[in-house]
Amino acid sequence: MAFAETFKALSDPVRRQILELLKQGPLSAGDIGSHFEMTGATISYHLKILKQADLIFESREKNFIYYQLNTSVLEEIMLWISELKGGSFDAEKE
Amino acid sequence: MAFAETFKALSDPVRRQILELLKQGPLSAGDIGSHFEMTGATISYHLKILKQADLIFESREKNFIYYQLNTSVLEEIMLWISELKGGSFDAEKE
DNA sequence: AAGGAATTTAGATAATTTTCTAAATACAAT
DNA sequence: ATTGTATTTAGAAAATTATCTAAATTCCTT
Repeated sequence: MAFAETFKALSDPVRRQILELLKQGPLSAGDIGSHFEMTGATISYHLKILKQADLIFESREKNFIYYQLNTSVLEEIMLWISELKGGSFDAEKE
Repeated sequence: MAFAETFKALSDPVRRQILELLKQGPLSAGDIGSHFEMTGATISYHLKILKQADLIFESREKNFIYYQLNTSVLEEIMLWISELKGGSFDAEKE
């Protein structure tokens, strides 16, 4: 039931932008930070939230921590939305 | 660009539950409120946010205001998520 | 082992969000 | 017109979230 956490994580524009950056491939925390006007500490905070929501995972290499997208949770969100759309009220479109 | 607003609206569990109630069909503000342990004022606040996010719309009838789901915005969210999933990083699943 | 770079953690503050109570609106029915 | 019901708005308090600075951690390199 990390479901609520996922929606919460997606609700912040900075975090969504981080996900979009990660869409291209893994990035270190520093690389991610360089795209924003924020301290590294704040970026780290957002990364933690994304991690807790299972939207990203990290892999350590040398002195760096690389983050990458974890798409599996996105499926669940899609399913929830999809079921909301496909509800069984009588006035169906067609 | 009410996009951010939509994600924000979806981030609250009460609001998601309201949407799920509305999946069955239109309900008055009072009916919705009866499913929660909150004052009507608070429910009204949540309805306003859902309305601003274009996730619901209202229709007045008699002394009541009925709310119903507006699924069209959900498509956009699905699209965003879907594009996030389908990113062009080399390690594709298959 | 000492120094340095990358990142996180802690603690504080500011900003935003959720909730309440009380008052205001809107409409209906007597 | 008065009263009653449904809902919203206003304003304040409580809770949560985003951000910063400073300190701590971790791992690499010499």
